[in-house]
Amino acid sequence: MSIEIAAPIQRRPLHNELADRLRHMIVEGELAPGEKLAEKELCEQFGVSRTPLREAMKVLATEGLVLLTPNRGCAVAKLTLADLDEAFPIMGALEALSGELACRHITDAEIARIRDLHERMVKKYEAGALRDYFKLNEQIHQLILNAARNPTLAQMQLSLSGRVRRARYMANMSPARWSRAVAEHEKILEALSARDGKRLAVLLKDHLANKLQTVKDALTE
Amino acid sequence: MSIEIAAPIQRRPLHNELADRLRHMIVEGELAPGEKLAEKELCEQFGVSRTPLREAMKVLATEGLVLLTPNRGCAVAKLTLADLDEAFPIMGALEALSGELACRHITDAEIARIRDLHERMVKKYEAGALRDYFKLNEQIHQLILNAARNPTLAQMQLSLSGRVRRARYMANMSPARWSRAVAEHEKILEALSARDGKRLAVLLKDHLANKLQTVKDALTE
DNA sequence: GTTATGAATATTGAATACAAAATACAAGAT
DNA sequence: ATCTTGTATTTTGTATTCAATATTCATAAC
Repeated sequence: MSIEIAAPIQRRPLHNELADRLRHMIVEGELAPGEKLAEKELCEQFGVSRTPLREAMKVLATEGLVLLTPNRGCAVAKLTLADLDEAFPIMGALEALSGELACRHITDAEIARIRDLHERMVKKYEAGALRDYFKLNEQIHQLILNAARNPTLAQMQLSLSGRVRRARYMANMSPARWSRAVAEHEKILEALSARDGKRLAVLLKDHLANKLQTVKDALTE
Repeated sequence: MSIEIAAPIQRRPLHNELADRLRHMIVEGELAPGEKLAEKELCEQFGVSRTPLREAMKVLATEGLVLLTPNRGCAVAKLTLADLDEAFPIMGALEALSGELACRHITDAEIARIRDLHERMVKKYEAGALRDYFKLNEQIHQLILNAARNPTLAQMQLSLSGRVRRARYMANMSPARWSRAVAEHEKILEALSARDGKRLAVLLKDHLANKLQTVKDALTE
C-alpha cells in the first residue's frame, strides 16, 4: 500500500466557480460599478445555464457586491461616498482588534516575514512603484490579520476590503499622504515587534482613518 | 387628483421570503444546529420548487447560518465554542464603535427612549422575568446601533448576533452574572447620557466580553 | 413635436426535466 | 458473520421550459 495520498480530484459546483470569478471581476474593477449584469449575456460568456449563475448572484448580493432588484435584474453595486464613510471606520475597528489579537499570538517567524515585506515595501515607495507598494501593503495587513487567529474576523475584513477596493484610490495618492502612510507603517511594525497590542490597535485604527481621507480626496477631485 | 399615495402592492421574490423564513427558524432555534436540510422536504413544507429554495440556501450559507457541502446537501451550521470565541470579540469591537458613533449622533429623544427601556428592563430584572429582560436588553443595544447612523455597521452586527443567538445562553444565567450585567447597563446609560464616546466604547466592549464568559459557562456545564 | 397608448420583444422568476453523484441495500465472496 | 461489490434509489447539480413582468418601439392623439 502506498504512503502517498492521492490528491483529491477537484470538482466544484458551477455556482461556486461563478461566484469566485464574478467577485474577482467586480473587485478588480473589470466590471464597473453600476454596470448592468444581464443574465443571458453572462451565461453565454461563461457557457453555463442561468440556474447556477443566479445562485452565484444571490451570494454576491449578500456580500454587497451586487444589487438585485426584483424583476429588473442585477447590477454591480455602486460605491458611494457614504459607503466609504461607513466601511472605513468598521475596517478600522476590525483592524484594531486584529492588531490586538495578533500581538498575543504572532510568532517571531511571522514578525520576521512582515519585517521583510515591510522593507521591500519601503523600497517600492522610494522607487515610486505604487502598484508594487500597494501589493506589499496588502500582504502585510493580510499577515497581521492571519496572526490574529480569528478566521471569522479575517473573513469579515476581507469582505469589507473587497467592497471598498473598487474605489481604486491608490492610483492618485499625493506624495505627502504616501510618505505619511509609510511612516505609519514604520510605527505599526515597531508596535508589532514589541507586541504592544493596545498601541498597535490605535495605530491601525488611525492608519485606516487616514486611508479614508486619502480615498475621499482622490474621489472628490 | 388624490394627495394620498397608494401603497405599492407587495410582491417579493420567493427566494427572499424563503431566506427570511429559514433565517428566522435557524436563529430562533426551531431548526437545530447540525440538522440536515433536505431540499425535497423543505420544498413540500413551503410549497415551492427547488429553484428558489436553493437560491435562499446560498444566501444563508454566505451569512454563515448554513453549511453547504457539494453533492451532499445542506445542514444548519453548528455553533462551536471556537465560533463564540471568534464572534464575541468582533461584536465587542463593533459595539464599541457603534457606541462611539452613537454619542456623536444620538438625539435627546433617543436617549430618553433608551432610558425608558432601561428602566423597564431593570424592573424585569427585579421581577426575575428573564425572557422579558432579554427582549428589552436587545432593544437597547439595537437603538444604540441605530444611533450610530451606520447601516453597514448595523447590518454586520445584526448578522453576527443572529449567528450566536442560537446559543440560547440567557436561559441559564447565574444571579451573580445577571446582577453584574444590569450594573454594566447602568453605566452604559450614564456614558451615553453624557455622550462620552470613549467611555461608552470601553463599557460596551467589556460588556460583550462578560457576555461571552456567561455563554461559555452556560455551555460547558 | 410631444406625450400617451398598446403591441411586440426581451428579461426575469419559478417549475420542471434531465444528468450526475451519493447513499442504501442486497447478493456474493471470504 | 463480516466485508466487498454491484445495483437500485435518492438526492443534488444543471439545463430547459413555461409564466410573469418589464422594456422597447411603433402608432396615434393632441
